[in-house]
Amino acid sequence: MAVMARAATTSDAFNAIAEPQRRDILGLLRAGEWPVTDLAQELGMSQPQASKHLRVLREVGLVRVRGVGKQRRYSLDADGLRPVHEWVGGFEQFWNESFDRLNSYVQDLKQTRQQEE
Amino acid sequence: MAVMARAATTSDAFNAIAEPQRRDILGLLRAGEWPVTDLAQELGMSQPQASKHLRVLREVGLVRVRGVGKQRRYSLDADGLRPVHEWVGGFEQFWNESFDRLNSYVQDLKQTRQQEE
DNA sequence: CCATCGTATTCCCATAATGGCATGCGTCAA
DNA sequence: TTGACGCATGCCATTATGGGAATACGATGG
Repeated sequence: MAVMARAATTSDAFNAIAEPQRRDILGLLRAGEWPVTDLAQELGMSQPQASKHLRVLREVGLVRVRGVGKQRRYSLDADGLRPVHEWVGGFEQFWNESFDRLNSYVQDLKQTRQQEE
Repeated sequence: MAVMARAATTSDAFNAIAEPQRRDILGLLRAGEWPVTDLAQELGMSQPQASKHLRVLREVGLVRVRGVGKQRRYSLDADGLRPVHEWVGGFEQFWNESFDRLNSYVQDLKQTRQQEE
C-alpha cells in the first residue's frame, strides 16, 4: 500500500499557495498578463523555476495561459481562491474575539460613567 | 549550502493549513477545548497523528495548550489566520470580476431599453 | 529549411513530510 | 512506590518538493 507523504502542491489551492513565490506570482498577475520571462525577472527567479511554479498554478486553476506569438502570457484566475477565503473567513469571529471583549468592556465603562454623571 | 526543498509545514500558517486534517482540527476547535484523544477519535485519526498535527499547529501559533490533570487541552488561537485571510482578500475583486462585468452588462441593457421605451 | 527566441521539461540532489508502530514520559490514584 | 492513563516522540519507508543546469520543443522570421 502506498505510504502517503505530504499532499501534492497541485492537489488544491491551499497547497499551491503555501509556496511564497507562487503567492508573489499571483500578486503580480493582478496587474494583468505577463510573459514568463518578464515575470521571472521581475520576481528574481530563474525562467525554469517560474515555469514550474506557473505549471502548478495552472494545474489548480489559479492562472490561465494564452499564446501570443512566441510568448505565453499568464493571467490570473482568482476563482480558485474563493474557497480558501471562505474557509479562513469561518474563523473571523475568533480573531475578533478578544477585540470584541475589549470593546464591550469599553461600552460598559461608558455606560457606567454616564450613570455616574 | 542547504538545498531548499519544500518549505516546512511549520514555517507559517499558509503551510500549516495546507494539510486537510489540520484544517479539520482547527474547525473542531471552534467548538472549544479538546483533549487529544477525543479530537483524534472524532476525526478518525490515530492519537500519534493527532499529536503531530497539533504540534505543527502549535509551532505556527494557531492553537494553545493547557494541562488539565493528565490531559492536555487544545484550543484555537485564530489570530494567525488573519494574515491568510488578508492576503486572499486582496484578490476578492478579481473573483467578483466576471460577475461585475455581467452585472454592468445587464445595467447597460436596462438603460438601453429605457431609452428605447 | 534553418536559426533564433521564449518556454517547458528533464535530471540530479538534499530536505522533509505523513502514517504506522513502538516507546518514552508525566500525572494521578491506590 | 507502583500502575495505569493520556500524550508526545522516535524511527521507518515512501513520496515529492524546489533549485540549478542542461536540454527539448514550438512558433516566427529569413
